[in-house]
Amino acid sequence: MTPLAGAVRHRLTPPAPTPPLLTERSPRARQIVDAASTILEDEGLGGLTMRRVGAALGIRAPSLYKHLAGRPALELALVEDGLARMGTALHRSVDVAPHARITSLLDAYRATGLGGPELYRLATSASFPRAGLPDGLEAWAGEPFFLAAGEPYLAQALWSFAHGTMLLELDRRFLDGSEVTRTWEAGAGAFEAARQALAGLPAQPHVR
Amino acid sequence: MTPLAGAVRHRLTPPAPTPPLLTERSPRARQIVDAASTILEDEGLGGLTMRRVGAALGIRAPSLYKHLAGRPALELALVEDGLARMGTALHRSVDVAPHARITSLLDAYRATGLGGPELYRLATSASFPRAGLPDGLEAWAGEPFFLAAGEPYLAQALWSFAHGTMLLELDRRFLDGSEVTRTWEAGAGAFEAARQALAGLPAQPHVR
DNA sequence: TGACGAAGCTAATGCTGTTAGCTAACGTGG
DNA sequence: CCACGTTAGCTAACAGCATTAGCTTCGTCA
Repeated sequence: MTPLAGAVRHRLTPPAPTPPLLTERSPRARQIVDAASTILEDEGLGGLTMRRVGAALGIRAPSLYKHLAGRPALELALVEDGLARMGTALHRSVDVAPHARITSLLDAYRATGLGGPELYRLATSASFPRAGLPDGLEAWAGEPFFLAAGEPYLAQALWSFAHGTMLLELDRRFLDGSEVTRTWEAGAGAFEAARQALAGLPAQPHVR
Repeated sequence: MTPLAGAVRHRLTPPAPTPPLLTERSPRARQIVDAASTILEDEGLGGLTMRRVGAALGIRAPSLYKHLAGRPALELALVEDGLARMGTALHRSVDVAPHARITSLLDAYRATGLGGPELYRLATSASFPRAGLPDGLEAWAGEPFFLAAGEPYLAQALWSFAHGTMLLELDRRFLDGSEVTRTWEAGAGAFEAARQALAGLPAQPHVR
C-alpha cells in the first residue's frame, strides 16, 4: 500500500526493473488520458475539466463516460502513468556505485518532477483517491529509496526530503535569489553522510 | 516573499518573537473564519463550502460576502491564522541549546501540523493564493529553520524534510507497520550531524 | 422623523461532474 | 440480405458550487 512497504518486505530480493501490472485501456481511453495529460500540464489542474478534455478530442463531455468511469478514474489513470514513469527512472538511477546512489536518485526524482509539475502535484495531493491505484505500483516506485539509503527509516526520511524539496521547488517557495540545486545538494550531503555512518556499523540493526 | 528570505536578510538580527502585522477583521468576520476552521478540520477541504459555512452560523451563503471578499479570502484568513500559530510555536522551539535546536524545531513543526492536518494541507497546497498573505508572514514563520540549521541551504533542506515528512505522515503514506517517529528521528540525526560538520569549519562560507 | 448604513434575504448566472435516454453506424449470424 | 446487438456519439437535464444583483429590514443618530 505505502511506497516503502514492498521495499522492506523484499529487502533481499532485487527490485523488478519494470512496473507491475498496469491497468489495461482501450485505444480510445488511451487517447483520452493522453489528451488529459497535455491539458493538465498546459493549463493546470483547474483547467482540467471533462468538457475541456472532450473538446480536445472533438466530442462532448458525457461521451467520455463510454470509455472512462469519470473524473476520479481519469485522474487515477494520469497518476498511474506518472508513477510508472517515475518508478522506471528511479530504478534506473540507483544502478550506480553505492556512494553515488543517493545523489543519482535525487537527480532522477527531481528531473521527473520538473518534467511534469502538475502531474507531480496531482499525484501527491491529499484529495487524490490513492486507494484506486494498481496494487504494488506505489511500493514498486518507492523501492529505490530503500536501495539508496540502505536502512528503512533513513530511506523514508530521504523520500520525505525529496518530496518536500520537489513541492517547494515547484511552488517556487524557496528564497528568491537562492540556487535550488544547492538545497538539493545540502540534503543529499546530509543523507549520504548518515548512510555511510550507518553502513559503518553493520552490527547495529536499529537507528535508535 | 518566500519563508526563508527574511531569515537570510536579517541573519545577524534576533528574530521577532511575535508575528508581524496580521490582517484586521470585524467580529463577525472572526466568527466566520472560526466556523470555517472547525468545518475544515471536521469535514475536510471538500466539506468547506460557502453554503456550509453560512449554515454553521445560521445565515445563507451570499450573506458571507458582506464580511469577507469570497472563498479565496476565507482560505487566506484560515492560513494566516495557521501561519501565525506555526510561527509562534517554531520561534519558541528554537530557544534551546544549539545542539538540541533541530530536534526541538522538528517536534514543534510536527505537533503543529498534527494539530490541524487539513489546515496544514490547505496552507501548503499549490492552488492556494499565497500572494495574498500579509507581507513578511511566511518569511517570519520560516526563520527558525535558519536559526536551527545555521546555514541557509541546509536550512532550506531541513525545511524541505519537515514539509515532506509532515505531508507523508498526514496522508498515511509511510510504511504500514513503521513508527513514524523513527522517520523524523532519522532525518533529525542526519541534519544535526550535517550542522555540526558545517559548524566545525567556520572559515568555509559555502557548502560546495 | 428621516436618513443611512449594516446585514440579512431571494433569485439568478455560469460553471462543474454526472445520469438518462436517444440515435446513427458497424459488424456478425441466420 | 436483413436483423440484431454493440459501440460511441449526441442532447437535455440535475444538483451543487461560487458569486452577483437587487431588495428588505433593522438599528442608530442627527
